[in-house]
Amino acid sequence: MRRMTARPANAHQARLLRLLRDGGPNSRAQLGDQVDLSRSKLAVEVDRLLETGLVVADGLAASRGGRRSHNIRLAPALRFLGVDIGATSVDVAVTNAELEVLGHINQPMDVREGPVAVFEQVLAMAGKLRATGLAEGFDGAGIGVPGPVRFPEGVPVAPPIMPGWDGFPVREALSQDLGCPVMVDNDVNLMAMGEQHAGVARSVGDFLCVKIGTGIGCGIVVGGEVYRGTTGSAGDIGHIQVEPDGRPCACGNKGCLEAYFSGAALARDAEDAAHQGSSPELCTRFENSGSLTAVDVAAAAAAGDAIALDLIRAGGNRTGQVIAGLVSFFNPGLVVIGGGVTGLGHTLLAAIRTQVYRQSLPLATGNLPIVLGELGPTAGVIGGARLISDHLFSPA
Amino acid sequence: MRRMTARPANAHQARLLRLLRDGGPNSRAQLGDQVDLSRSKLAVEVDRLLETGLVVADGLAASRGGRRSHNIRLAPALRFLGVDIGATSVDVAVTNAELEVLGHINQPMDVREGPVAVFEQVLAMAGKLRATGLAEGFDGAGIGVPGPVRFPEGVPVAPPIMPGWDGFPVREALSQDLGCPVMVDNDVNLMAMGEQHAGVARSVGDFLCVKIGTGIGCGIVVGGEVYRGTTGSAGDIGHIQVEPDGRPCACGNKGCLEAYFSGAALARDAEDAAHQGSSPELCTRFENSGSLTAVDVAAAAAAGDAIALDLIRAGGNRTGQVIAGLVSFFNPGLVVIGGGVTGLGHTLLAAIRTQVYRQSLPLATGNLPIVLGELGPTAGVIGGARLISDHLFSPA
DNA sequence: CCCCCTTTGTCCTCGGACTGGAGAAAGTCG
DNA sequence: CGACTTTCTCCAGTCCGAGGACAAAGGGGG
Repeated sequence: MRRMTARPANAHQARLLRLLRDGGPNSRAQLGDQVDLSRSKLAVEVDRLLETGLVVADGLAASRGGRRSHNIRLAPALRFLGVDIGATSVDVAVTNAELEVLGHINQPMDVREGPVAVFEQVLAMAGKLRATGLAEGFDGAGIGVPGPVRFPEGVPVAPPIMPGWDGFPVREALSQDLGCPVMVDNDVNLMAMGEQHAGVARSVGDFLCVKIGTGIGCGIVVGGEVYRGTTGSAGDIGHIQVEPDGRPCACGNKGCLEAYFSGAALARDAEDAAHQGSSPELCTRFENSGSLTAVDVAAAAAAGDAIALDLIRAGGNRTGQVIAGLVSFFNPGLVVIGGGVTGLGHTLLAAIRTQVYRQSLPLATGNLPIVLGELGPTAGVIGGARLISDHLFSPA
Repeated sequence: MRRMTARPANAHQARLLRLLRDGGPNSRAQLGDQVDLSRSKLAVEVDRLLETGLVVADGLAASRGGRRSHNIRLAPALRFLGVDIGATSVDVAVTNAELEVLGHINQPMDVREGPVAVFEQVLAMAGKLRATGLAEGFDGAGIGVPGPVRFPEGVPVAPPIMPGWDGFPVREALSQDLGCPVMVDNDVNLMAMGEQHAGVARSVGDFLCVKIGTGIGCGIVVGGEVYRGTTGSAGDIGHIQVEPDGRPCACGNKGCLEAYFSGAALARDAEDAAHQGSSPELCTRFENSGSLTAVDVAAAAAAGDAIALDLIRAGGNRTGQVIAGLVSFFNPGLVVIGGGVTGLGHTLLAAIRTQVYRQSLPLATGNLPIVLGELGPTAGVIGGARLISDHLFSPA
């Protein structure tokens, strides 16, 4: 099947496409209410979009008291691919043009195997999704990688946990392999975009999205747009120092937040606790599997294990300390907590909240919700679809 | 004299006005090179601007090889007022439409005397500037106050060091008294805008501007625009915690940056040192005047006093620690240090640099200049003029 | 000093785009 | 079944901007 090549010819068409993406099928009249164009102009632009095949007619809308309007929707055959590459697993999902997830696969995978191996697997996963009949091809793909990205080129730069990825032309390579436009971004930014599109951050202009997984990162949204910084490393809060002369960190410094709280640090602390025998719950789990991960800690905490709860609380305090500083600095309208450790749930959230509300100034915290992400593992892939759709639904 | 009431009628005119403001007098042809409008369209818009009186013809431009072009400039009678209200003094300056400072007055003043008393003095100072013949009236004024501001309304909110100012309708009151449009912002944001317009931050899109004075604040510029946060308190970094359970701070918390380094904290530390007799330099200064300020510390340091230097270094380290975190988070293209303590100069700068370059990740610091502000006390007033001119030079 | 080239400014016409009204089509409701 | 509403299409009038033609102004070489 030939895929979409058309792009909106002007800002009006782009606007209409985004309205249809975010609001679903809509009647011409309703569109008219939202865009402040004359009826004639609107009709012309809609007709042109219909010609390009980007949108299609979709029956009659419900009456608003008079003649019924014809519905318009984005072409139902449009498919976006969202790819979220984590440190230890990969998520791939297909969405329609309204960014609804039609199919979603997760597979374990070590990012350190390098870009070639990872993309082989990603392509296989995409092929599997296509084979289910969900898609005949892809009109665009958005990829998230766990490290800084030079956004315009779509190339990872100096990613600490991804040796072998530095400078790899992700965008170009995947664009070739998939045969469609591709955009690449940091995985945390994708999560932020996902929560903004379909999660808790709808209708918030300025917010932070803290992702606690193998590492810790923070998506920054300013005026509805992701802020990436001068070199694409904005939001890299995992290596903010929380303890002068503290624990050595993989980055070479001491006392970084990540050295105290992250998937890896938590696992190590848990194993230490297991060795010392202070936590029976963790002990048995360790003996069963020979190692421990954040998931074990979450399970132990859920079972009421005091040591596990303490570990989570301590990490939450440290994270909260950093977030408190960021809140004072950035004065966001919302803070979203997400990532692999959301399993730690409300114990973690409570610790973070306590710390932030105590340390930041009342003016900044007065009306500041701090909440868990709503979308879990789909945030990243939805964000990927959103990223590429934003790109495609903008004037060429 | 009737003052300017005209405003640009559309985005093109606004664009032209800003080009003339930032680039000075310009020929029609040069303007044409910058704006991507057809000659006819450009001529029409320029003619309209001439009609409104916002710009005037200004003789002939140098030849570029053919017929000489007519120069265009902003009306030379336009005057903006920049007001920078600090905790202990007020700066007032007049600028022309190109934001060049024509006259500048500084007077000591305690902001705690309240808005009415302060504005009485500001009006007197403005009157004095007018009396010198520099201005026959003002076409707009930009005011900076040392605390958070609800920007759209121009009203201070919950300013910790300005009791009595909370909710005072600064914008409205001053607009009445001066008879011209007024915009109000945080003093740190004004400093950032000043350095952006005429100082070290020209041509940098994303930067931070740290002002160390009575308090510590940070102006945040994203994509050339000042970011103010959800409630206008963005950049309030003085109360970020640098020492768990540390010194009590005026804000009620413990271990805030401001409790360790700021005009007030530095003065107190210096007096302590004088009492203990460890610093002869500070001792004699204390005996002379009965108290010490940051200026004394700067002088003592300049004279080579070891204790004074240590105080500055310690403060710089603490500040650098905070800035390092912000750099990791925000990934700016430039960090500007300014405010009253710039007298502490390179000792301070060196301490901050050391800390930032050591603690932040290479990708963020690799190409990151950390410099002192170029404009000193004029940064704020130029920023004020810039603020109001941005407002007036935008479509009505 | 003259002629030719370049640059700038003005005028004018043509084409395209947009507005808004008229009226037809399609429904709702009493 | 008729009056009213809403939607959609068509059309003419209008406005705006692009870009060519040409005049004005200056530079520089011969």
